[in-house]
Amino acid sequence: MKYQVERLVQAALATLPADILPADINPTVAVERTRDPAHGDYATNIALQLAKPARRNPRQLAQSIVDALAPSELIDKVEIAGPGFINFHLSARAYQEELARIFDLGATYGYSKRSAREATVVEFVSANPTGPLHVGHGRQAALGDALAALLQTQGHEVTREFYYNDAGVQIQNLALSVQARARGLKPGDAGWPDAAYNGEYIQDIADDFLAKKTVHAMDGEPVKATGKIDDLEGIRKFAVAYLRHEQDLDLQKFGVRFDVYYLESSLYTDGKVERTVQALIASGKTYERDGALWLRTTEYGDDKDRVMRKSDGTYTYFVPDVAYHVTKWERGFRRAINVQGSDHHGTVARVRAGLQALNLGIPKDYPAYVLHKMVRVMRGGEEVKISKRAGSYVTVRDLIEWVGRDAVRFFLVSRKADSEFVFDVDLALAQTEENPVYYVQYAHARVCSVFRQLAEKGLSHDREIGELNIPRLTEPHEKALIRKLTSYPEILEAAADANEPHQLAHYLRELASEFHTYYNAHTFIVDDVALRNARLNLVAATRQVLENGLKILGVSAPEKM
RNA sequence: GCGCCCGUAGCUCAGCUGGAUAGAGCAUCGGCCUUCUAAGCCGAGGGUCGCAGGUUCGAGUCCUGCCGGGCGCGCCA
Repeated sequence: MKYQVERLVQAALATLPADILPADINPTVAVERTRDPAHGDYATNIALQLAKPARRNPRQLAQSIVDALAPSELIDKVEIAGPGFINFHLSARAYQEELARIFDLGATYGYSKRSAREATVVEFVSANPTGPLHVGHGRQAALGDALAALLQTQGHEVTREFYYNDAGVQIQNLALSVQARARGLKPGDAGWPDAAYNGEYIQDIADDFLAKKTVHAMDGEPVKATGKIDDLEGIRKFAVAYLRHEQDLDLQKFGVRFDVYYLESSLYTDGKVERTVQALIASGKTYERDGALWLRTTEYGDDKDRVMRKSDGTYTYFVPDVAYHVTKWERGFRRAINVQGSDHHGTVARVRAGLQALNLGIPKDYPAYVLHKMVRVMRGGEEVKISKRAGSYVTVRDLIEWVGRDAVRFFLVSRKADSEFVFDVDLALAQTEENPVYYVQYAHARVCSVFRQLAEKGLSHDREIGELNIPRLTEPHEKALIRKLTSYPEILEAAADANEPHQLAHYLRELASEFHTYYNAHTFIVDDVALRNARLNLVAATRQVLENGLKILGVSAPEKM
């Protein structure tokens, strides 16, 4: 609907004579939803923006635009308001057609084909396989999965990818930690490694290793423990597989699935790291100093040049990171989005610089980043920093066990990524009725209940397009609900364009609010058949949009609560 | 010290790429269940949008400088 209005205005502008609007002014028309229903459904500030370059009074210019508008059966009334806004009031027919689309498209209502179909990789979680997932990973999982789903609604081909840092020092520390536990040592004991992981889960891994158990990660081969304490390499393989499996279980409970698990170690075994180094040397952007190999990342906006190969001959983490992002480009992903904690923002400039130095035609802003801030967990008025299982942090599994998957996902995705987030367990747990997710789910369950009641009374409603009877819906509550309902596609597009899933969560709360208000103000199952059909169609459409939106956020839409 | 991000009601947060009178939930106070689920609805109070300048028809939104908070500044990952 929005774009139909925009096209009308654009067409009107094109017909204006040059003495009113000089031909060299080529504006893009932006039509927006109005905040106040008194201002109609859509408004444009185009006259205000053109007033200066056209050297005309904005209200007069607005009048000229309005006079030039082609008649449309989608629009009832056009008004000029305030300093020069042009307000559009949509016709009942326009709404009738939009609601019909909801029934026609069902689960795909809100999908768009406007943007170019693009192969997109969304990388998120990407936890090291050295421990259980913490709440920050939970925020990434909720954000990344919802963002991927949003992009899919806009027609993009999306791959959800998990990058495992399964090579390097931290994995060695993991193996040493498990080995120490297998020898009966505990944190603080003499001989306990300095850089060891201290969580209780290390003991679990050691026990299973000694018991010669077999574990396997989602996409990996089964790994059988040798049970030999001196077999550090065997311990390493077993521990990584064990923890990957643990993380798989957490993500499964969270309702998040990945298409690709990319292992950092494979970049070494495939020779991609070595090839990247050679390509960077060939680019002429490297130099040797103090026995190390450096890359001139400062030429691409980084703070300082970065070491690629240390004087001991090994590579820094930076190198496989660049090699990894090269594979994203080579695998055909013309868009890449990384969802990470804001503590990674220091790596943004250097990864992009590394890609630029390779001169592969990769855009300067590739990959894009969605960086999120810390999640603090409050319970009983105090910050929770410790969990038994992980030791020094609260895990995703803790949160799910405390308040349930739906609440965790909705909570974590309902805030802007770059704001710090305080997760109040008591709010989500003890006062479940005050939790926004239940408010939205309740609206869905209520609609389902209405239709159960209808069936019990032996009645049905007619969903045929000609029978939607939307013009019968003249109450302010009904108009408000219709307005909100039909703005859903615009919300999806805006949320996807901005990489901001929280816009959808916010919208669903508003939609539920409009529905609850309507529910309390009017009875739907009335004797007047035409009116009853109209109202039932409206709430059935509401249910469909609630279900669609919740699905994108990974939250269930219950029929009963 | 340098860089990035944040600062909106007592608390947690929105504010739709600069628009019309700054919003919602929680908390507080007052109403609404013989009628489709009260996990709901209606109403009230509560604001120097961190501070000070600037840009313009118009600033919570953009620019500059301060103040406060987070994160990052390694031949760690």
